[in-house]
Amino acid sequence: MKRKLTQRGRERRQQILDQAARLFAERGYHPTSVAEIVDSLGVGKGVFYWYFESKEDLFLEILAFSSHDLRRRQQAAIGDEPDPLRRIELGIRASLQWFRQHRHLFNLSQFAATEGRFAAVLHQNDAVAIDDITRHLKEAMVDGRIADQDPTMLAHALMGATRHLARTYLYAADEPVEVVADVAVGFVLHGLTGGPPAARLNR
Amino acid sequence: MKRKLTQRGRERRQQILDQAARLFAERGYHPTSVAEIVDSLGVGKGVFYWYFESKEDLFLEILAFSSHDLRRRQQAAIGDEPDPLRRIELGIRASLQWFRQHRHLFNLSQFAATEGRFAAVLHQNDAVAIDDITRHLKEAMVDGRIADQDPTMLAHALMGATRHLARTYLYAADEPVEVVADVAVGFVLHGLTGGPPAARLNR
Amino acid sequence: MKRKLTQRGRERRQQILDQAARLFAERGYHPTSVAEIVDSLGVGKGVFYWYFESKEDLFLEILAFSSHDLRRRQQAAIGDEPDPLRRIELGIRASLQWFRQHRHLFNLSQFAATEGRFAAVLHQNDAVAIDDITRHLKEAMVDGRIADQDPTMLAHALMGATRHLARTYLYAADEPVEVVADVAVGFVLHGLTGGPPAARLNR
Amino acid sequence: MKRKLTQRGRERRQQILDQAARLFAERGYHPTSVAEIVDSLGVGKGVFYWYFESKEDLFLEILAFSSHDLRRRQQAAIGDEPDPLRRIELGIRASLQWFRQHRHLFNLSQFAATEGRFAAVLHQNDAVAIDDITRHLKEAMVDGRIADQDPTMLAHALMGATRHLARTYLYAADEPVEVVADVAVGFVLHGLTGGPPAARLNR
DNA sequence: AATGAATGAGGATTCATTCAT
DNA sequence: AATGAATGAATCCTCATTCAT
Repeated sequence: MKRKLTQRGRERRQQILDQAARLFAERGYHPTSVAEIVDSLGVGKGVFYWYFESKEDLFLEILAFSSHDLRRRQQAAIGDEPDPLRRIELGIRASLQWFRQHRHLFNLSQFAATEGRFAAVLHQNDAVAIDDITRHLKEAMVDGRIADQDPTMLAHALMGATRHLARTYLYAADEPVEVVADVAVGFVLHGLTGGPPAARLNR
Repeated sequence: MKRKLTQRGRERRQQILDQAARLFAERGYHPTSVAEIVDSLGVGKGVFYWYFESKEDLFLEILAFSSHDLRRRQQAAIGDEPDPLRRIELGIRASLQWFRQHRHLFNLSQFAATEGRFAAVLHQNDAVAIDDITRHLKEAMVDGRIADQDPTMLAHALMGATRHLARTYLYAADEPVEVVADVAVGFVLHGLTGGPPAARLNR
Repeated sequence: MKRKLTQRGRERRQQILDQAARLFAERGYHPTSVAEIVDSLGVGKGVFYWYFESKEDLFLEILAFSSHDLRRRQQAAIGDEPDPLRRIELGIRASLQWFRQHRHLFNLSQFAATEGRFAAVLHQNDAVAIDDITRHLKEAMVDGRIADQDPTMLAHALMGATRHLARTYLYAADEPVEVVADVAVGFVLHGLTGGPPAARLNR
Repeated sequence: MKRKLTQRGRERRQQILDQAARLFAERGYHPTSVAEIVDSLGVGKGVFYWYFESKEDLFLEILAFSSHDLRRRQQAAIGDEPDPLRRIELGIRASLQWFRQHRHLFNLSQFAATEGRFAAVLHQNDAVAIDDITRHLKEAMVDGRIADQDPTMLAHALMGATRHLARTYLYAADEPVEVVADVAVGFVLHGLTGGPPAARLNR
């Protein structure tokens, strides 16, 4: 494949990508047919196969794009903040903002995890994020800010809490991002029994 | 539907249920055909439809069964423990044990969340679990054991962290349950920065 | 097949016959499954095949029964009436009464005409009726009561008019039998332009 | 559905329509599978569903087409004939000619009457024809040409006689149209006992 | 006589993909 | 680049019939 695309071609391609992401998210990957995608764009079926190898290929690309985009957002938010725990907080807040804006992508990665051929890519993507977090955690451990434990496991716990909150309150419900972010950060840093919540609210 | 089943019938039914759960988990719901299910059991296609209305119906039943079974396990573990935080800990540990034994069911609920017709049931099931946890949290708040916050949000955070750890370490990897449970409980109760990990380890 | 049936056996058999006729009439032959027939009777599937060779066999029997029953009714009504035209009138009136009582059987013969394997039987049955009518007509021609024409064609015309009226007014609508019978007899004897309708009404 | 079809597309569509009508008529609607239709045309299965929503949809379309086509033929034959009885005669003769040419469609409407989902359309179609006839009859009554009676019932009687003759002599047998038409017209206008047949024959 | 269970061919329909234009 | 048309394997499901008990 790998076509050289004109400007117009690139736009069309993106158009398909977006529309497909929306439909996959709404109805699921399998229940969404290529026909529906192209019909909803008012174009012929050939267009799809001009820009993409296959339905699977398209899905993979959506997956790749979203994980890159999320990471870009996180890194922009973190900048060169020196405090590792603060970096984690910034990362969480940035993630939640991104999740809010791309709430429909939730379903996609959720689904991707359930089928072998997609799960692989997904885990690779996640590994990058976990790696980032793990680095911050190690630094914080060295600084004595958090107790010595398996930092990767902590990273997973953190990510699980954040994502589930996002999924529940930004996707299913419609809570303001800040409220969710405060809870997430508070919980991640101090757990259920940790420090005074008041301390957590001064953003 | 609603057939009167003989002993043999009930066994066959369960057999299909189990096999289907396994296959759905392994390959995904859509990629697993009814034909594959019955073939792998060495029975005719009609057998499937003798016991189940449809593929969808079967899946729904698997979903229902697993959420009930998990809850039963949690409640058995909690017993009449008076301390609400301890109840939460016991719940987490019990869940992780159940997850270990039924690791293949992970994918099923993961998938279920991505398609409207299944998501509904799933959320209903989850609501029950969240409710249980929320009750414990409220009690702990009344006791002043944890700071005043939206207990439902906390419940979600807790559940997210636990499930993600389970998914990662009990399903993808093969960590001993106790290790994962210790991290989970520690993280949930104290967050990243909370009390000394030593305190957490005395099960 | 040809089983020797006990009294109870004969009743069961008739029960199936009746129920099947009703269901076939209501929903059509093909859309009615053997399962539906036995389920609606609350018996197992084996019962059906105990009494009938096959679904097709059952249908054929219903067909045969109804044509015999109708003929019996016609002959009873005609008795030994000497006037051939009067015999025709009596036959029409008797038929309409029978049709009213067995309106559901309309669909069955209607359907039977459309599939080769059933059409044969149907035509044989019809041939008997046409034969009866033809005999009356010939006699009337000999008497000079009706003009010389192909009596069999007339018989078909007569039968067509009568059946269609029956179908329309006794099955779809719910007209009193006598009203329909008067119109039918009048039309058959005199056509559109024939003698004064008053003359037709003295039953 | 509602596709924009190219010339080629329209031809293919008609081809399927024709072939299906033939097969349905020959073997019956249910016993004819979509596979048989497409195989007999030497095309893939998908073609069918490119042009028709479903087998049912196709059948409905055949039904609609034939009733329209028959009516067109009747109206063309009647033209602006002022005499209402003559109009009826012309209508009968035109119908019989159409029936001869489309004898295979007999079975289709016959069958359609026996299943709820099709019966509705059929009755609607018939209602139009009955309406036409009823109008002529009313006019003839006003003119005193036929006795006062329910004109709609007469219309049904007339239609029943004509159709049954057609079915019997143009489909099952192979009588010349004119012969059947003469009998039909004679019977309809004068019944069994009506005016001299000689009068009827001078077309 | 009767039941629940099982069979498996067959049927309608879908859909990713390819092709001719 | 793009379209309508076509393919045909695959899918879910139905159902007449048979079987073991």
